[in-house]
Amino acid sequence: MQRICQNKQMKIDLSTEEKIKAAAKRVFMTKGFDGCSVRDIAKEVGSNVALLNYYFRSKEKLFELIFEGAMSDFLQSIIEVFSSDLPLKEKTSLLIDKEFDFFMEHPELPMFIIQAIQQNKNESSVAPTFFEPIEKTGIFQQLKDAQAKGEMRPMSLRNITILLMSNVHYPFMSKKLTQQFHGIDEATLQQDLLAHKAHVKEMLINYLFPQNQPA
Amino acid sequence: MQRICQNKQMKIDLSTEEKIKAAAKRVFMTKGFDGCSVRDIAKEVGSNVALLNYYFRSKEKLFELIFEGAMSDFLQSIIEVFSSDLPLKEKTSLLIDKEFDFFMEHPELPMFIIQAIQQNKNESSVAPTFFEPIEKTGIFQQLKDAQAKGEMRPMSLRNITILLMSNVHYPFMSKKLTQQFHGIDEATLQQDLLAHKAHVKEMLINYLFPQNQPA
DNA sequence: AAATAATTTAAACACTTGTTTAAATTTTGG
DNA sequence: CCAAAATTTAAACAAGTGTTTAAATTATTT
Repeated sequence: MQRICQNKQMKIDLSTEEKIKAAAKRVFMTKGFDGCSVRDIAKEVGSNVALLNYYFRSKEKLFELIFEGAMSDFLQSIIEVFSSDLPLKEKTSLLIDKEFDFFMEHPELPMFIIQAIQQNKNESSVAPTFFEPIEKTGIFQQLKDAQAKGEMRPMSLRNITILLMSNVHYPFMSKKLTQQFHGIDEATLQQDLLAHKAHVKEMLINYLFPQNQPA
Repeated sequence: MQRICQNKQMKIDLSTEEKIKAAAKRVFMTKGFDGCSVRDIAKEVGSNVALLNYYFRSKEKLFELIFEGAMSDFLQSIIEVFSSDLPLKEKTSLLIDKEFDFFMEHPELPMFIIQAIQQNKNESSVAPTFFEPIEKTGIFQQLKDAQAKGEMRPMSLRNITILLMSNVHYPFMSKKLTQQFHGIDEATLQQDLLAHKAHVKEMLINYLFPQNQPA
């Protein structure tokens, strides 16, 4: 008599459910949805395949849960910066810093997110759940104001986003490629990423907030 | 009596082999190696599954062929620019232009390459076949010279590479994500990419080749 | 035109896939 | 402690996987 564990948890030991989620996250992150089987995940957990379906109904449902968690983590790291009480220039600088630090600890995340969205079977957009919390921080208004005051280069929100994400996300997505191309080890790459962060910060800040040439 | 088509082609009609390669390229590019079956490809070709193995021995071998072709195409677009007789600054500007134009027509390529390298089963490095032809253009020496003369910002080749690839590759890898996030159609995104190209060119050139502040 | 080789096909192979069933085990509540 | 519920398991399911076999078809050569 199997029952799916719904919202109403009647004194269920969550450790198993959480163990599966953790294992699934590890496997999905490294191998992708198509690149792994439910047995791979079960092996990672150290137990039976049927257990995954007992707790999460299907591989797809489990994946969606992991994906939403990942997106939430990512979103949270952004919100923290945007909610701070700083001028836009400092917020931007801080954002780059925090994002880099975050991805240093979760380097598979950018690739995972893009891949998941790429092969998004359903048509449900992630936009509302993602943009609404950011909107609430007032960052978009702050951006408009800064551009109106001439403090920030006039360019669309979309182009700003692409510029920022390119420089912050890509380096982590291309880790293996970079290592292979240049024949370097993980430690060396780590140093390169730190150097890259410094470059990106200077370059982007200078570009987005051009100084009206000092006398 | 099946024979694998080797180098020695005895008046074989190549159209079938090429048709399979073209179909496989389309399918692999959009769905990835794990995301498709050989029957998907066969369906795209419009013929039997066994034909793929007849011509290419295995799904993996076929994929490697497609991958190498893609890398070759990509490499070629770079070599062309580097081989030109221009100052480094102009070469860099031209490179960004050409790369953007190239990816405008092959937007799946950056993602395809990174994914393929990411889940590279074997340990064989792509570095030599990739770097050697670039080395031969003399671009690395030109770079050293420019840095020695103070024309170019002193930073490692690796960091320059990451910076360039981030800004040129990522926008195409994140097409679907950008569309979903901002709720825009293909045409709008295309315009954004053109705008992004202009931004990237100005930003990178200014950063990599800083002007000793004019009087 | 006949024989030989090359190409294409349908069918089967062994194996893996996600999921389900039903039985076994553990935990819980009275 | 014992029945009822929750959890975990082994086994099976049908469908899909990459690959191979052998027969059928087409093209080539003499």
